[in-house]
Parts: sequence; structure tokens; C-alpha cells
Amino acid sequence: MSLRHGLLGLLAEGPASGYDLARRFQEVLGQVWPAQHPKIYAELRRLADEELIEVDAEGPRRRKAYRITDAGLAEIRRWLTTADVDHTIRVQPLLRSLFFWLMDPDDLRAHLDAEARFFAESAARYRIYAKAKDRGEFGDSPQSRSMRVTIEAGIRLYDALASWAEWAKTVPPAAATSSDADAGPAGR
Amino acid sequence: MSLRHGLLGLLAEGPASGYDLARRFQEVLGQVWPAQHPKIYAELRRLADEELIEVDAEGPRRRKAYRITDAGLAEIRRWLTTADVDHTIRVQPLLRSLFFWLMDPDDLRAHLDAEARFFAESAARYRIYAKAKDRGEFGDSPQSRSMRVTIEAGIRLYDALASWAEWAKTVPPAAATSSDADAGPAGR
DNA sequence: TTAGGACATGTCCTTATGGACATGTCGCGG
DNA sequence: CCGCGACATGTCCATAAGGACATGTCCTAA
Repeated sequence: MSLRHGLLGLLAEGPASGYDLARRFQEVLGQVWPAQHPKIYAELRRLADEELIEVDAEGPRRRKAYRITDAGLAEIRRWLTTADVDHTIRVQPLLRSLFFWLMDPDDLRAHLDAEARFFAESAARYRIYAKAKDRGEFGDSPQSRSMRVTIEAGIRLYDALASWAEWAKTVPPAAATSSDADAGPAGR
Repeated sequence: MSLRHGLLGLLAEGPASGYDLARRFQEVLGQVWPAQHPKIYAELRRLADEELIEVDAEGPRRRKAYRITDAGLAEIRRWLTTADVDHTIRVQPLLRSLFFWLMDPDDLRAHLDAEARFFAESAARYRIYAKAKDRGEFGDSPQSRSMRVTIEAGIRLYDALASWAEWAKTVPPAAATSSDADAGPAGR
């Protein structure tokens, strides 16, 4: 359950409404931590019940901005320092790659081309963010520095995946010269 | 819902029981695609209901081995070639890094040390697998080649994260010289 | 003045995931 | 022959996540 702490962390930067948070989540973490608004509104209510956040202001259109409380700040800090990190890397392309041997070589090449392109584009997108930050467009607050660190992770991860996809194209699907006997259920 | 296709893919390599599949999932994909046995058994039953797999043999201790059917093979191939890839990279350390500014610098350094160590160890673990495969310990079937590709992704991803964590340690937490005025709710 | 788009918050249902708990079998070593 | 560890399969519950559907407001431009 990291959404909870994601929200607390974002609220630590300053008051925001559920709508704001949904947008920020989508923008900054869309590729990394998807969260749709129903989940966010529900979680905000729960956080408010537990007094980790409180209503800061009510605006037009039923807008309700929340502010983090001292208890909330303590909780996010506790999470950051004492809670175990979940090291699971849930990346579907990795799962798929286990089964590449089931694919027609031409389909596979096309697939890897598309994947490499996608990863490279994602890396480029994060690079643009990083450049903007390095130019000072987001100021130089501690928060923006942390964002820069997150962005760097995105760049490195997507670069790694892009180069992996390129490399994967160079791996021949099966032993080229020797016995091709045991095709098993995969035989076409 | 990729567990379904994960199971189909593993069964495409040959018959296996739920227990076997749970072990393989844990072994090969433990860090990437966690799946505990209750889910696996339930999904196998559903797959059998839809006749994408069928019972291959029953052994001692209620052991039931499943075999993929032609329909199942067609389904996994369909998934691999036509289904959209989910490009979400669900990595909790990235989410956490957005909030590093909330951490005490010493805690953060210790945290990044531990993270770097963990990522480097994971990369090393995958490297050992890769070496074994390259020495021919897993034979040279198409399946093992795909596994080699998956392992390579693991290596590159963990290397990227390890170097990122090292790099992150070199980022000063905030503007060193200039104004340190607006501490906001984060002020200690 | 009115239609459309961005703002803003929700309900409801289904499926997924994690984790605790339960049950029983087989083989082996002491 | 008895106990233990690996084998093997499940139920049950709580929470998380995804996605469809619903509702209404405010502002702006045609």
C-alpha cells in the first residue's frame, strides 16, 4: 500500500486537492505508479479519518484541499526510514521476454523494434524533464532536487530497457547450426 | 492479468503441476512477477475450464500435472503478438525517491547505501545465471535462449538501479550556498 | 446565450493480490 | 516405527487496483 504514502509525500510539499493529486500522480508517476482518481479520493478520506491530513480549504466546485498534519508528516518520515522497501520490479516486458521463443522471428523482431522505440522515447521524455530542471525551470527547492533524482532513475531505467531490446534483436532465436530436433509443443 | 499468460507460457515448455509452476515462478520471476500458490492453483482451474490447458497426468500426493492444449498455445501466441504491452514500471524505490527531501541526510545516505548494495547483489545474482547459461548448463533450447534474454534484462535493470543509487548519493540535498529560507512543512 | 471543455468528486462492480490458515501425503533418517 | 521436512493443493478474507458509470460546476469562446 504505497499510494497512501505517495499521497502523504505529495501533500508534504503543500496543500492540494484530490484532483490536483490525481494530476500530479499521473504527470510525475504515470508510468511508474498508476493511480486513478477513485482510489485517490477514497484514500484521502481514510487519511483524513486517521487525522494524517486535514481539510485546508474548500473552493468552488466542491473543491476540497487537504493539508498534511504533524502526524502525517511523522508517518511519511517513519515510512521512508523504517519501512521495508518493496524491491519487486514489476515489468511486463520482462515476463513476455521469457516466452519470446514462442514467437515467429519476424513478429519478434518487429516487437523488439517497437519496444526499443518506446523505451528510447520514454528515456528522451525524462531527459527533457531533467534538462528543464537542470536549467533551473523548477527552482532549486529540496523537493525539486528529489524529483530530479527520480527522473534520473527513469532515464537510466528506460535507457537500460532500450539497449536491452536492441541487444535482444541480436540474439538468434535458436541454435543456428546444430540439432534442431526437439521442437516440443513450440513447433510451428 | 498476466499471470494467466505466464502460466500458459511456462506450460508451453512442457507439462507441469501447480506446485512446479509456483516454484518456477518464484525462482525465475520472484523479483519480477510475484505469484503465490493460491493464485496459481485458482488460475489453473480456470484455464482448465476454458480448455486452454488439460490434465496431463495425476501423480502421488494429489499431484496433478497440466499440459497446454492447442487452444492454449494459440492463446499465448495471440497474447504475445497482438496484445498491448503494459509498459508500467512499478518500482517502489522510484516512488520513495520523490520524497528523499523529507529524510534526514544521514538516514538517506544509509538508505542509498543499502539500496545500492541490494541492487548490485541482484545484478550479480542474475550475472551468475547468465554465466551458467553461457557455459551451456541449461542446454541450448529456444526456451533457454529466451530465459537468457530475460536474465539480461534483469542484469541491465539492476545495474542501472545500482549506479543510480550511487549517483543519488552525490546529489546534495538542497542548495548549499544560497537561500535556505522556505523550508515549508519539511523543516526539521 | 449556449455548448463544450476543464474542473471536481464520487459510486459501484469485478478482478487481483497478499497473507493467514488448513489439510493431507510421501520418503527418509534416526 | 516415528517424526520431520518437502511435496502438494486448497479455502477464506481483507485490501488494492482497474474501469465503467454518474453528477454537477465554472469559464470561455463562438
